Amino acid sequence: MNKRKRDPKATKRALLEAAFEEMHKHGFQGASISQILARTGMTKGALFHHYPGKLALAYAVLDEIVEPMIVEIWLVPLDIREDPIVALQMMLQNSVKRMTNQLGRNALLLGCPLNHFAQEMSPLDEGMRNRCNRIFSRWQSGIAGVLLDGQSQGLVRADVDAENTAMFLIASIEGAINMGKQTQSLARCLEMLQVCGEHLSLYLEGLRKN
Amino acid sequence: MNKRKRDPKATKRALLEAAFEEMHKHGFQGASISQILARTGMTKGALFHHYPGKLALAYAVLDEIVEPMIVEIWLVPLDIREDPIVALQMMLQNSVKRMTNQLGRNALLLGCPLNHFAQEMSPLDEGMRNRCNRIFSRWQSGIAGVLLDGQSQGLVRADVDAENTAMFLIASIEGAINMGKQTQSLARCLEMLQVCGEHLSLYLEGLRKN
DNA sequence: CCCGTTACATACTAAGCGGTATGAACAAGC
DNA sequence: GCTTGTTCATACCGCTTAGTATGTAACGGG
Repeated sequence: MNKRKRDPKATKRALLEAAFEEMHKHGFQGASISQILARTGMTKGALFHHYPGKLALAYAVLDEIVEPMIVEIWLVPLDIREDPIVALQMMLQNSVKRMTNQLGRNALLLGCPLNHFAQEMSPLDEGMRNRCNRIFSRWQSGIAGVLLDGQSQGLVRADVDAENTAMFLIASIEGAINMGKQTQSLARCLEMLQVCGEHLSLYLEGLRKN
Repeated sequence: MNKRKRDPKATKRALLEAAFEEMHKHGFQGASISQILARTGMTKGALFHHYPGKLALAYAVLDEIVEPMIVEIWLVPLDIREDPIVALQMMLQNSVKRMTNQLGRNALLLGCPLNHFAQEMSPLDEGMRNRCNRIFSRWQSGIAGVLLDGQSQGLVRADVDAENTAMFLIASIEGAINMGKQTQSLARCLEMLQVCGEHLSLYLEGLRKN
């Protein structure tokens, strides 16, 4: 009985996901409406009925796909009662698995979609920039919260600036993903992520009190 | 007597620089030939006389502008006889000044052009990817060389893997620049670079032998 | 001074882009 | 069952794009 000839919500979602994949690969400017449509089998009538334009489509991609994805990969794993520093180290360790779970195995080499949007569009469109900024802030708050918890538990050095440290961590994580993407080789990408993860884990160890 | 009506070398260089600026801001795909030409006052005849196409133009931008720029900003400052770790820390400290010198004050918020090219084009064009890869490798070798020197002088811990550490440093540096770019605010960008620089300096300190 | 080459400018083309207008088929409410 | 609004498909539009063909003016060598 699922043979309804129309399912607008599913249609809209399919368009959104196709737009995400296309923009993840080609960037916002490089992504073409026609390709997005070809990917879904839909036509322009459908797309422009659900979304007023390409920019609005990208906004929806950020709001409804990228942000939940960031949360799932980087914030959910912090939700454990555990030594905060160990939690962050485990977050790093499991990040590759979580990324491939979210993106699919072949899309790992396309890098972080949030970073892609941010890098391409921050200087060009305010709406895009604000959205990326909001997601990064949420991410940073999540990590900073863990560090603050650690400080109140006496497990993290008191002189650590939680927000700044969280920002540095995110910057380094994104940098590592970028370096991996740049190789366009799964093996080398995984190796780079591994190496950077170890370095950051060591860095995190240095935040521990005594 | 400099009023020669034609100066092909200067013309070619002007086109190259305009292409760099346009691509730095809009990316390769987003950069338009017409805009590049408008920036120089030249016309298509000139551009397609000197370069066979947009892609070749981008290759030339990478080879003749981006690579020397990376060398100037990140490798030249390593050429001092100094404690290697101090040299790297000074490299970080002076990087903002060197970047603004190379890019101009307003272009700091456009981020690292190498990273921009790499992120946008690595999955899309092999020639671009190879060039970016080569530049990154050169950068990495430069830093690794300093670390190796430090090890042979007994100033850097022997268990430090020079190449991996250099890679991690570059990833984190690029990540920091990306985070700064994302804000599109000079003040916040400078603050982020400062913060990440301090964190990395501290990390570098941890590489010192005893 | 002349001549061949280099270095451009101008005008044009084909293709792809985002977006729109129109209309038809479906779905839901009465 | 009829009607009304929703959900799409099709055809089209104006614009921009990278790239080309052609023509001309400047330059350099003899």
